[in-house]
Amino acid sequence: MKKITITDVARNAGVSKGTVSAVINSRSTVNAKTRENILRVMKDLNYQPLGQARNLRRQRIGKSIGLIMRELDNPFYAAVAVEVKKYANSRNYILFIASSESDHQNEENIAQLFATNNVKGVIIAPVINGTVEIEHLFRLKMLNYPFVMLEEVQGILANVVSINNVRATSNAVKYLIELGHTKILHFSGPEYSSHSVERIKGFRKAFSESQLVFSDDLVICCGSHFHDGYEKGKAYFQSIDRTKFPIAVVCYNDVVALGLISALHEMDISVPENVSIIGNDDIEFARHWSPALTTISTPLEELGRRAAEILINNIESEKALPIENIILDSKIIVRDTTCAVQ
Amino acid sequence: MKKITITDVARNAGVSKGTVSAVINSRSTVNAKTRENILRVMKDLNYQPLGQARNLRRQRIGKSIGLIMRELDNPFYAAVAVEVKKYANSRNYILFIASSESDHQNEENIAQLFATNNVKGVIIAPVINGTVEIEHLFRLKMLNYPFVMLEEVQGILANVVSINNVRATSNAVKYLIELGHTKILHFSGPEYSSHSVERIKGFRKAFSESQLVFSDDLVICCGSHFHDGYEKGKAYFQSIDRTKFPIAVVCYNDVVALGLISALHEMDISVPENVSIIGNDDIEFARHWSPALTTISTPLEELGRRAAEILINNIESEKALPIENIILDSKIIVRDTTCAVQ
DNA sequence: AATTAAATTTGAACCGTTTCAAAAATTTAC
DNA sequence: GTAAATTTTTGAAACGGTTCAAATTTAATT
Repeated sequence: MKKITITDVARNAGVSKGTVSAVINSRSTVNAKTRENILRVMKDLNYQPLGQARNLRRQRIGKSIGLIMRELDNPFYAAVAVEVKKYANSRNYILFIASSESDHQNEENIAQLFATNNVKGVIIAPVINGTVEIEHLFRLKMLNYPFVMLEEVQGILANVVSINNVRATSNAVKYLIELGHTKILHFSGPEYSSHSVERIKGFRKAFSESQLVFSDDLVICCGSHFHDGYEKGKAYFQSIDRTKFPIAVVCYNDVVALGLISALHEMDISVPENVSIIGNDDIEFARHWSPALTTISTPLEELGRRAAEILINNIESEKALPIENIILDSKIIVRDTTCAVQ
Repeated sequence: MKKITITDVARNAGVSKGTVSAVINSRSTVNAKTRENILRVMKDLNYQPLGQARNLRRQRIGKSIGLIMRELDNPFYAAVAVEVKKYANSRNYILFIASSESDHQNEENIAQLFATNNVKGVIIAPVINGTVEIEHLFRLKMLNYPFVMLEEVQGILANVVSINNVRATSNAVKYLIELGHTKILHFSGPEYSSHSVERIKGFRKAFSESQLVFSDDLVICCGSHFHDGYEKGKAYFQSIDRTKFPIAVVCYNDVVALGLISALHEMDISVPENVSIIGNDDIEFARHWSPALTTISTPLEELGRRAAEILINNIESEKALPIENIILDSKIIVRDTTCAVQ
């Protein structure tokens, strides 16, 4: 079935395209009877004006930017999104958010859709599982389409605003070592996230820079959700000999840490006396939890704001701007889930 | 400064538009030297192909729908968004999310931007503060643009999928009455949300249908965030005479309820012995909190799924479909923050 | 009824790109 | 050196609307 166009409506209503256009745009110059008739025909044919064509001629186009997240229900990205939106709005841009669900093809499709639909630029939390697919990023570059990435991607030179995960996690481990811990674990995140990969790297780095010995079984592949922390926590601490306490766990993120705390609570393992826990992200619930979570606080506001700022500057600049590569530092927020070994 | 078009590039590179187009579309038929030259000119002029025009001609347009939320950081809507996305993806649509930040003008701009940029339809959590602005919804209707609202709006006949907030809240109060409570409060949400308005209505309804007497000071205007619950909780319970216990509080949502619990915890007021609390939404943290939160569980999955389903059915239908008005029912999930009065 | 003013409607040009048959340029084969 | 085959490039015609000066119709005035 062919798409109904304004020409079809005009023909069916026995008027010219111009008149139909006037009705669509609610212009008052059109006779009431004619308008009614045209509206009826529009309804009959189930006609829908094509936005593309309208805008092409009108050149009156709203300002908007896009944000491609990896997952919708990740509090970390939700917080970044809020900041991006805030900044975008302050410069009169509307923000559209989409999620790639950690899938390359989706990421590409979404970027494509943004680029071809009048969204002026995009902030991407790139998907990085195993084989990195970056052709579409190259294509964006070729089309001169403004974009900023929230993580560095090997092989593509583009604007990046990201977090120094390696240093942050490494510092967390060192902090635990200072507290006297010798048995330190890492509940790691999904392997396709470079955040996760970097945090593991930081974890190992701290070992190699201290007298502790690293071994692979110290990294427990966990995930990013509450139930991941809960279940892996249950599984691990059920199997462990309690004489091994105290143990310290650096978690992939706060949600996992809270899941772990819940599991330990149910097993009557006390936090932090038996098990010290450090989260990551400092989500709002972290400080409200009982016990309040020691965690790594990331300058999310700055992350979102800088990314949006660079993007919009690029969009509005007449000429190409130099490429930026900004890496922000995190800091440890000590609360009640870590304590010194006596 | 006028916008650079493909014609400018062609002229500067001394070739025809067709050739430039071929380069833009990575067609292999163009000579390497010519391509290089054109790419250089494109870069020099900082040329950006206009997506609108490309799509108009190609007619190759991706399938996408939009979701306009009221706030980005509301777990309730986040959950709905996840479901909408899931369903949309299952039918090969990409979902774009935007937030009106509870502002009419934003809502209108966003809807407009969606409609004129190739997004096939939109799900709207309508902003309803005081004077309801619905002209733009009428305009969408006139343009025959498919949309579904997540709350009913007086005065506009359109697809609605929503929650029966009145009944849900009323049932919550009745449940507390059955437990023997006589002092029942409501920490209400933001006044511009019809969810909030409906919940207040349901709260009053329960009183009028029982022997309890309603009075305005039983409704404490609170908000929708953790700190709202925390602060209003502190303020209220600091001023209250402890002989008034037990008191029961029906909260606008779970986050508020958790904030309230935290405040009470700090004041050494025990939950549920002194204060019974009921939340709303059943977010993931509700069941993991300590004590686990009694709450009203809303069929969010169904809400999101049905809304997306109706929208996409409308988009893909050749002819106009009958208008749907679906109201879903919630149920009370009893956990550890409510108990009977002895 | 004729004239003028006001309200409507028309239709060709245009928005920035893609498309593709045909023309032009280049290479290969003889 | 020419003809044939191949590679590149061209340019006019879409795509589905909007625009607006000019033409037409309708209403008001004399």
